[in-house]
Amino acid sequence: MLIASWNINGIKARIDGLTAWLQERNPDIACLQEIKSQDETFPKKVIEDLGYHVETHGQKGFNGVALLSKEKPESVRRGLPGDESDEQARYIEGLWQTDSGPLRVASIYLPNGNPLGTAKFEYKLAWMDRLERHAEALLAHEERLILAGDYNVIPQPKDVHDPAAWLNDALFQPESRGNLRRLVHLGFADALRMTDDRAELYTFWDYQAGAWQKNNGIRIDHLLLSPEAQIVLRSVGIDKQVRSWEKPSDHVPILAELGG
DNA sequence: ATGGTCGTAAGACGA
Repeated sequence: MLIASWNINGIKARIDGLTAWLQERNPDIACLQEIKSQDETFPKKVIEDLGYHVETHGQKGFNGVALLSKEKPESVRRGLPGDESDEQARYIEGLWQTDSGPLRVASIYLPNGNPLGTAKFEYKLAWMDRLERHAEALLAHEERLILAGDYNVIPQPKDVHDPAAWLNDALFQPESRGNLRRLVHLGFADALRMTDDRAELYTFWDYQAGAWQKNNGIRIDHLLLSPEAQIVLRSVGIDKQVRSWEKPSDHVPILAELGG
């Protein structure tokens, strides 16, 4: 069972790269973020033609998340609970019944939060509080659960090429990192760190100032695994080469192979 | 210290 997450930064600009990657990698479930599309205009058919079910939670112009899966989910939740007034499309969660029992996967696009000192940073922290509360409720099911997505948080200094450049950025604030750590400590594991503790394992390189060429990257896309998922984890990888494809997203896919 | 580049969707805004 191969589970992937990829912030594609606009489905319309990335549809060719996405379909090529789906055919190359053949994930069972792919979580997408920043589709930047409404549900009605998302190019479902070309993805369905590759054998995937498509569930979107979109909005006009910005944000938007999706779940692509070989098997149709039994149920789908759109939106993160805890604030009925929040209209930003940043969360979609599916539940699948497999031969090994239930599998729940969420595609998460956590708020960026810049600039500091504004309502955007407060929204980020409040959104993380809501995610923590919802994650706590999900853990009580004691299922294989993966919270996958663009967390817009750099967990540790070794997850950023140039830490000093990010000291005043919302992605590297103590409050952001502390909230992520509190979420993980409910009982999750950062899948990549179960298998590889090296520095310079990045998932994002800015389009500007030759960041990719200089390997000036950050690790902000994460797969958080419940205990039931941790014990069947086989491998984790970052599809770094995708960043050098034509018209790339500024993020690359991360993947986890689960047994059982 | 500043500006640098993208995507969406048709002018800013978000990142």
